[in-house]
Amino acid sequence: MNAVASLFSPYSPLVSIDCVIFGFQGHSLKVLALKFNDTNIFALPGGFIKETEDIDAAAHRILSERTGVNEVYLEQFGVFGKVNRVKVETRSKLIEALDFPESHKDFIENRFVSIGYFSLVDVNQVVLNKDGVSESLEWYDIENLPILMHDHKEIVEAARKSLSDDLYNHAVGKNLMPEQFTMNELQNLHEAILGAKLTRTNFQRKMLSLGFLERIEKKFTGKAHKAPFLYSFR
Amino acid sequence: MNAVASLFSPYSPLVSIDCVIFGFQGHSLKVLALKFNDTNIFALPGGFIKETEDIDAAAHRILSERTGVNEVYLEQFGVFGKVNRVKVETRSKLIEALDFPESHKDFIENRFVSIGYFSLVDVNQVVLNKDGVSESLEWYDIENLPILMHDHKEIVEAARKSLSDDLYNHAVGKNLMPEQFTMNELQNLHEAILGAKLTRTNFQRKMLSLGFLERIEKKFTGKAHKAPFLYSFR
DNA sequence: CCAAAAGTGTTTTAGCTACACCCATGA
DNA sequence: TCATGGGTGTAGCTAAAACACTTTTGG
Repeated sequence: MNAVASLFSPYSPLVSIDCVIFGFQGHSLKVLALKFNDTNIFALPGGFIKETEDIDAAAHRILSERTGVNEVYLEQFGVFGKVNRVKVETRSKLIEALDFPESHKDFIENRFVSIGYFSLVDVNQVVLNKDGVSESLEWYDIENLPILMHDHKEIVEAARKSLSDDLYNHAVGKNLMPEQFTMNELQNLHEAILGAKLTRTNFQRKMLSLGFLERIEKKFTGKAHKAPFLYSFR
Repeated sequence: MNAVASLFSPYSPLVSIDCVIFGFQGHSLKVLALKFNDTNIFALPGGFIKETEDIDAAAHRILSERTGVNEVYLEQFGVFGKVNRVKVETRSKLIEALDFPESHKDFIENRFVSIGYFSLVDVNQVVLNKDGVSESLEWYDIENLPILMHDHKEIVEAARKSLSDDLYNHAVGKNLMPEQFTMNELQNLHEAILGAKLTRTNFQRKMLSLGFLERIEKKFTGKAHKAPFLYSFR
């Protein structure tokens, strides 16, 4: 065995991509999850990389196929590569339920390393589009997700940590809020991401001081209190 | 073509690992780079993942093989997966110069996605150990690296950004400094990482206020000035 | 007029910056 | 005693937190 051969045996795990797609509704941070046909198996939307595709492009494609949105915020936040991250029983069930063609079984039975991307989308802009293998694709409250296969729960947690670790660097609101919104709604979003309460008055000042909000007009809610301003991002 | 087959063609890039190994000497942040046998090609120490190895374990092994150190700080900071990140001419030169066995050519000619890890080591603890394919393995000043192959320069920059983005979260000093050191030396390290000057007096207060430094004794330098304290990490 | 939520002002605290000052050391 | 670098004190600024106060709205 020469010097090169001693360095490695020709082996490599294969690569997949999993997307944690964040949305926001009411008071809750939402995550998109799908359920595979004829199973009770829930998973993050994911996919594979094409031969002529950068990994970022692959993530954008996967996201776009599922949500119809393009040009959204997408960030790679980690790689998940434990040997046993894929539960073989789950994989077997899937292969059976989804009627995998023989030609693809070899592929899917490999060890996979998965690249995690998270994305921020406006739920109102999204047209959910489940593919042929999933019987549902839905928004779930991040505090109340179904049991996800493999290490997908861990992937969601890592995505959330990455997002909240620098909330103010990501243009979180710009990507998750509708065109116009009240300060209260924006605060609800931040609280949902952080999983903690913020003080109203200081939050307001903080946001305004950052200078990327524009005050639009008053929003009369029909409620017995002062009408809040509507804001949009500059 | 059934629903499954329409989702993907059985293709995946392969996976490699590249390590940005940081050290510190004098006033400079150092990075380990190797030069391949009979070439002028410089690269980051890297390697591949074994079948029964978690990716973190693979990174630890690669690091340990090159530096002899175990149990060091190691952090995954990103994945590099552009289609054209590997320069084919460079790869051809390497295959030729290193006398690749036929059996391994197929493997190495694949597209690779590389997982970036950075590591912080005490240069005094390191015993450099070049492998059979590299004729040198040396510390280089990060401001004065040789030209690195492929996208390795970009990988180094990403590692440095990741490190400096939260300097205070990583126990940077603990991993890069020797057992005992002066405040001035610690400041030099921080300045080298940030690439910027810090004010002496405020740096001192900041470090002491963090509470993880312990004052050991005076260090008499033989110079015509007050002897500085020696510190160590608790 | 009242309750509820929105918006603003004020006080205090903490951390950082800048800079003055003193101290220890060897030549 | 001087130059040099080390160590500490302090005033000023800014950002954040806590909380009081005013405003607007519909009932």
